[in-house]
Amino acid sequence: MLTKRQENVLKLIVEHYVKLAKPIGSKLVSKKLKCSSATVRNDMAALEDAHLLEKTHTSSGRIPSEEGYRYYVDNLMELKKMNAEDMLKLQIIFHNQQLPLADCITKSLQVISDMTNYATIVLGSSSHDNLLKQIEVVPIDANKMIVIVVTDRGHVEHKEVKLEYVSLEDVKKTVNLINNLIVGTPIDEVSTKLEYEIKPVIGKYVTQHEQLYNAFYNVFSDFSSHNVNVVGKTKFLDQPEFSNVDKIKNIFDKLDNEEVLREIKEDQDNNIKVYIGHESNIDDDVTVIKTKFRNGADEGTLAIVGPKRMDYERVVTLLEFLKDNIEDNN
Amino acid sequence: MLTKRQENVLKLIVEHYVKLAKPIGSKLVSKKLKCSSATVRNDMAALEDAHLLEKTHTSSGRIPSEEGYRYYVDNLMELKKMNAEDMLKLQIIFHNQQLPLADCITKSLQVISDMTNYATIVLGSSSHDNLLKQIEVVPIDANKMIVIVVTDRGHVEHKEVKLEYVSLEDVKKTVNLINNLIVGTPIDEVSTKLEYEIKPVIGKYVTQHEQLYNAFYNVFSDFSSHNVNVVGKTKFLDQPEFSNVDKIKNIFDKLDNEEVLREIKEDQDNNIKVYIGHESNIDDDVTVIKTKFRNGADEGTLAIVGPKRMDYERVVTLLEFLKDNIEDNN
DNA sequence: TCCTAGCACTATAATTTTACGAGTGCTAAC
DNA sequence: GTTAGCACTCGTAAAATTATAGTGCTAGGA
Repeated sequence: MLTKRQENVLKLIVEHYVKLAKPIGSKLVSKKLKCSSATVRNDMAALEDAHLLEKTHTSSGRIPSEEGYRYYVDNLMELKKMNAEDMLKLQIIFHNQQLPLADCITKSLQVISDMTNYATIVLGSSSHDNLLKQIEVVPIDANKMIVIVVTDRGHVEHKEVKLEYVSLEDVKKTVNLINNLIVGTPIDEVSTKLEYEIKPVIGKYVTQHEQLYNAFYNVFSDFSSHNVNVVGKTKFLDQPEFSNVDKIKNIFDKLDNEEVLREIKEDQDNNIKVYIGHESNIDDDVTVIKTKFRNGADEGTLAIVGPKRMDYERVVTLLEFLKDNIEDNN
Repeated sequence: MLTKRQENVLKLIVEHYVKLAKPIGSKLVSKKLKCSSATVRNDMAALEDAHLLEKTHTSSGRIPSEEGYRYYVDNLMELKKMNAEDMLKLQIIFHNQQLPLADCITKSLQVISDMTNYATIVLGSSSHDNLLKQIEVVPIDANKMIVIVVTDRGHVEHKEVKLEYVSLEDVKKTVNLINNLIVGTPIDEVSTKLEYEIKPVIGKYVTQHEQLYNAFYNVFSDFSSHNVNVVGKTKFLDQPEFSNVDKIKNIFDKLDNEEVLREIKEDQDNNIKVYIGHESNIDDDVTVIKTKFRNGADEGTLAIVGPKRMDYERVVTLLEFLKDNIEDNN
């Protein structure tokens, strides 16, 4: 169990280290506390025994350990205050009633990335459980057409398709067939439904049925379930802990990797959650702070990704504020 | 005027430097040439006087100067041979008759980026001169709809629009109005045409005309003319000349910057063109190799971006091959 | 006239040496 | 429980040392 003063020492070290990015000595801390550096040193030693602080070498100042950050986030961080400037910048975006929610979110995360110098991520709800709302076909020329697929939640995807010797009429018939028989099916199941419900009957109505069937089958089997938007990856280049090119490369690779992001998305906790260091599955020096949001049918995950040495208070507050704005957006 | 042997010395230095990334000494060159290192040193001195070679310091080996690379590219490079493996990988993509051209291009550039470890760029033809082919509207719920715009060349864009108290019928009327009056107009001019041809008459047919007019006006005025795809930016992190984080940051910023890419796109030369070092407008250590392509209505620009110390022969050959494949694609 | 062997010379890179200082742990006194 | 004092540690930065890869130049040979 930590004493009140020990907690204060830890808090001060975390907060200073976040700003200065170099080990914090007892003298600096003692200036903020009304006690001598020797006293602080004793507390530091105790905190080190508790694995909350670390030394970079025998006679250096202290830096927070992963557990130290965890303790800070879980017990010490204060979330009451919200930077007025930060708040204003976000409110302007949500005040614009014209803007669809998706655009508000994108813009907000762009703004947050610029304000904080951390990267941000929106993970849209995977379209797996979206239902097919409508398909449209726009013929471009004799053997090229665009197939557009819209889901019930407004997810749109389009694909160019090559056809040969297929009449416009046949295309229209096929589209009608699909719009009549398959609309309302979960996107995931459309391919199989095409196979069992369209394939057997399409021959009756359509001459070049095989080609058309294949074309649509491909459109749906390629339907992308990923809906990921990472903003401000280059912000990592500003942080001293990532001056090493190999580290940067690893982080960029991870952020491009659907697998890693899926893990973040699949966490079912709806509240703000903080993954510190190795918990991030990205890099031991990286922290991910994420939350889910839901507004009617729209749902998804927001995340802010930066160095472990992150301004936790500010980021959590920002994310909380953003989540609330999204969920209250009419 | 260079002697034959001097040209060979320059050629060897460029080619070795491309591989080894460190200054090349006379001894290494003399091994490939049947003459002594002293002779090579004399030639090197002459090449340095001609500003084709540089030293990193008084007693170092030589590296090619920007003019040296230029001389190499313009006079020394041999393009006959094409790596069989490279060729195969690309041919597989174009052999797939099913695949639309745009997908072939994207995949090829992905493959080329992985093969060469350089970044690649496709700059689609700007949609400025595309003609409006069709618009479609899919209502999602009472006050949300998706507007889909398709151009004559198959460019598709969609946007979510918020509406309040607008009847489905009014929406349909507006869509018909646009599809009847404006289809065939260059995308650039749609906004003004909306203003002069739709705005005056829409009131006659549609109740909530103001809201609908504004919605469509916004869709078209936001129509993105940019169609840029940069692949493999992180490849820069593998090159020793870019181990400096600031340099990387600058390059990434430039590659995200439409301005810089527009310059590449706006060069009117249809053939392969090489921008070496400062000519690239990206970084003095970067080279851009670009070409335009055209296949029927589809046109655009391909570029490979890497270090100045680039395998010019291979990249130019690859790009030439790719361009031919695209242009011959039925 | 062109080529080459030989040698003195030079800048860098790698290694060692030195000096300094920020910060610690411990002890003893308050 | 707190603090002043002091010896000690380690890392960083600067200075000195060494090794080496490569040059330019000269003089002799084809």
